[in-house]
Formats: sequence, C-alpha cells, structure tokens
Amino acid sequence: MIKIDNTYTIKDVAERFNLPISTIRYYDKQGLLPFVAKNQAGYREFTTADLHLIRTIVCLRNTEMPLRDIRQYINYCMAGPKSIPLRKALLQSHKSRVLKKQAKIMHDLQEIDYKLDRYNAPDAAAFVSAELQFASNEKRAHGLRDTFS
Amino acid sequence: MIKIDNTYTIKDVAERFNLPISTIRYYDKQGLLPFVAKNQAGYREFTTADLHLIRTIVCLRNTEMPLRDIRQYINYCMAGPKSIPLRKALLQSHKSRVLKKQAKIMHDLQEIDYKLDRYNAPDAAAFVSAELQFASNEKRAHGLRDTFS
DNA sequence: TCTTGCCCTAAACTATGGTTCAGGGTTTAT
DNA sequence: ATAAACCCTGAACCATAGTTTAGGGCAAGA
Repeated sequence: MIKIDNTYTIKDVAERFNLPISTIRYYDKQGLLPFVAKNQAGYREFTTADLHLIRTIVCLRNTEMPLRDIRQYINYCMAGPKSIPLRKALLQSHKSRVLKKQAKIMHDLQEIDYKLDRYNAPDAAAFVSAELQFASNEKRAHGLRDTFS
Repeated sequence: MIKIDNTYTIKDVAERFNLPISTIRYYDKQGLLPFVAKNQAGYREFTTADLHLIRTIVCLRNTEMPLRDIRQYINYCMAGPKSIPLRKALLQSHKSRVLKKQAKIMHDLQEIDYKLDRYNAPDAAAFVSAELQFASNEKRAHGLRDTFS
C-alpha cells in the first residue's frame, strides 16, 4: 500500500519553516494553531492542510502582524466561507499598515543616506569637526556644561 | 539684548518630535543622550545641536535600529571625526539590513495579495468551502480528530 | 504667597514574542 | 530490552522598549 501523503511531526514542521520547535509550541499555546490535532500519545500530528495554514501564519508574521491578529485571522479561516468579508478586511488593513510603514521607513532611510553621503564627502572630517565645535560653543553660550569635548 | 537662539525643555522636545516625555527620559537613561546638559535645577536643557542629534536618533529609531546600536552611533558622534569610518560602517550595515527586510516584507506581502485576490474572486466561497472540506477529510483519513468543522 | 504647571529620579509595571528548564512519557534502532 | 532520539506540559526566564507611579523639588502667574 502506497501512502500518498503523510503527516508531519513538530520537528518536520520546524525544519520546513525554519522555526524553532519552541516557537511552534508557543504559537499553539497562543491559539494560533487550533487546527493541529494530536495523536494517541499526545503528539502533535500535522497534515498538509495544516502546513498551508502555517505557511500563511509565517507569512503574516514575517510582515509583522501581531499574534493577536493572526489568531483572529486563523479563527476566521476555521469559521468557513461566511467569514470571507472579515478576512478580507483584516488582510486589507494589514496590508495598508505595512505599506504605510514601508514608505515611512524609506523616507527615514533617505535621511540616513544623506548622512552617509556627507561622511563620504572629501571634507567630511572638517565638516564634522565644525559641527562639534558649534555644539560646544552653543553649550558654553548657554552656561551649560560642555558635553561635547 | 536679543536672544538669537534658545534652549528647549524636555516638553518642547517631546512636542517637536512627537515623542512621550517618558521616552526621552528613557533614552537618556539608556545612554542615547549623553550630550544633553542639565541646568542648576537639574532640568535637562536642550540646545539646537542637541535637537539635530535627536532628529538623527528618531530617524534611526524609525528605521528600527536597536537602541544599543543607536547608542553606539551617538558615541561615535561624540568622539569626533576620527570615528567617521565607524559611523559609515554602522549606517551602511543598518541600511543593508533595512533594505533586505523591506524586500522580504514585500515578498511576503505578495502572498497576502494572492490570498486577497482569491477572496475577491466570484467563486471565493466555493473555493474556501472546498479547502475546508479537504482539510476535514485529511484529518479523518489519518485517524485524527477533525479540528475543522 | 500660593497654586498650578513643569521638572526630576528610582523603581515598579506592562506588552510582545519568545526561549529554557524540569520532569516525564514514547518510539526507534541496535 | 535498552539507549538515543523525540515528544509533551507547565512554569520560569529573557530581551526589548517603553509607561506608570510615588515622592519630591522648581517656576511663573494670580
């Protein structure tokens, strides 16, 4: 008899998704894996459908969705097709948040790039020294301890 | 006598950068603000140069640099022009990490988009139902409790 | 002067997302 | 049949990044 598809141990899953076993247990405890069944020995036994759901969880996690929201999403998935509008809303708002954050990060990264450019300029040392000197003077001009120098 | 430039209270700084005062105090305690001087009363008194540095800190923080690394960077800034190579290295490697992470997030976001597309398809409900049915069958095929349904 | 608003510190508390450990059963290969 | 390799739970522990609270001093306007 040929086994078309198997079940997977927690170790298999950990390796497949490159997650620590402890994280999988933790996710289960947090209610992210309500679909995982246990065998007679009390061992978690993962099916291929489980793997698909875990892939989704990992994907959401990689995009920094909070575990609370992932749990919510999974609960929607368990609830059948009537939850499709809720799933869409959840994923959409997540996507928007992610894109907004990406944009903000790109913006702040530009400022960092600007600093890098300055450090790469031939007169970088002089510029940096002048800044430091200015900061120093400013402190003394205000009767403050000169924390620069 | 005309005051060309002023100093700023912690509240001023908090408002300018839209940070809670408690966070500024926390950053100071974590060694991110070694440049901030205190007046006779023990109050922090911020200069314009301080504000520039804080802007940089906020920028690094917005791009998720760990406080530990920001402290390092600020310490380099206090150390004068000889630390320019170190500053460059730190900012460069930070930038690379950020870009790499951005790329990964965009990739995972595509998977989420794929899910959204499916939910938006006319046959979404049927598809979702079929998936659930499959998952159900799979559980029973392996003699596991049917966690779906 | 005295009240209101602002400032300070230290220490405790919170949230999030895990990891590690102790103690104990199961399965597999030899 | 026994050791090595796995699996389990619960509870403690950890890191990161703050926030809150308690207790007290300083400053500015009425």
